[in-house]
Amino acid sequence: MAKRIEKPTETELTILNILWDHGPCRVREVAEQMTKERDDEVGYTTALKMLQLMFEKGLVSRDETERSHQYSARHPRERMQRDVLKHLADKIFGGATGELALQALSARKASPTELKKLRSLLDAMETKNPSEKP
Amino acid sequence: MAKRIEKPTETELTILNILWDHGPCRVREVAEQMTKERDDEVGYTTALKMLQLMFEKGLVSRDETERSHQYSARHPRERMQRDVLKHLADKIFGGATGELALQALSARKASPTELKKLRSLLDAMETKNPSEKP
DNA sequence: TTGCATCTACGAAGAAATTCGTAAATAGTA
DNA sequence: TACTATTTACGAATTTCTTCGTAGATGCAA
Repeated sequence: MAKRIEKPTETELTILNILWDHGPCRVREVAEQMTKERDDEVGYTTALKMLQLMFEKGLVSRDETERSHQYSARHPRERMQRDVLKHLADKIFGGATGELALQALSARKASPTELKKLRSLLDAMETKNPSEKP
Repeated sequence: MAKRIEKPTETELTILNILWDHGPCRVREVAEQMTKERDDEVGYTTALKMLQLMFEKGLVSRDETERSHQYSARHPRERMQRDVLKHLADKIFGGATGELALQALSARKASPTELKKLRSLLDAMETKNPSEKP
């Protein structure tokens, strides 16, 4: 069974996003991006410390061949998204991801492309596991 | 515009769930439920303090007509769910709730009933806002 | 080689969230 | 009335998360 991923905190998620968007980053880049995303300066050593902790938690990996290490997200974005969603589903949807999806769509208008993809996914699921006779 | 709801912490969400599931509760009931949900005893005053803080934050309301106050969730479950989902969408889905819904469905199998409801919702959305010509 | 810029490591301060102990109030009951 | 149960209020201890300062290492340029 896949090992459980340490659940990221809010700030950790922010950093993971930066790594997913930009690919492997050095501390400086992460600190700059964090500063850009808030209205507020994030110190170099702050970013460093976060990345070191995340490394120990297994949330990121790092390449130490160069003096300034390069950090990368350890898991692909989609996997983390699903883990977080599962956690949230258990937390306030009684585990029901379908209900969660429903509320997500009600919460904010999705793009036509996304709606189309959703429909395809529903079709695929229904083919595989028909819920009832027509 | 609707006032922004204070974003609940994890423990606060746990408590809100109890209130949504059971309706108005006294401190004792909340403490008991919390204890049941973890493997670990939650002290009476701990539950009390949490509820008092949540009351100040506006997350719960309370009825003080009896000596032992009754606490209720201030907002309906669905509204809170949507708020949390919007926050999560912004945090790790670039704001795309459609993408979020998609991942939710991939994360864990949804029930046939939920799938049906989702399909209806998609139909309704498409009727209202046709994405492209057939 | 010396000096400067930049890096990592690390401890600890600061802030936020959670847990709990104690005091004072109140209701019920012997 | 006096005793006991239970409750609220509240301060403070504890834990977790975030931020930062400082020390020491390393590479580069004059």
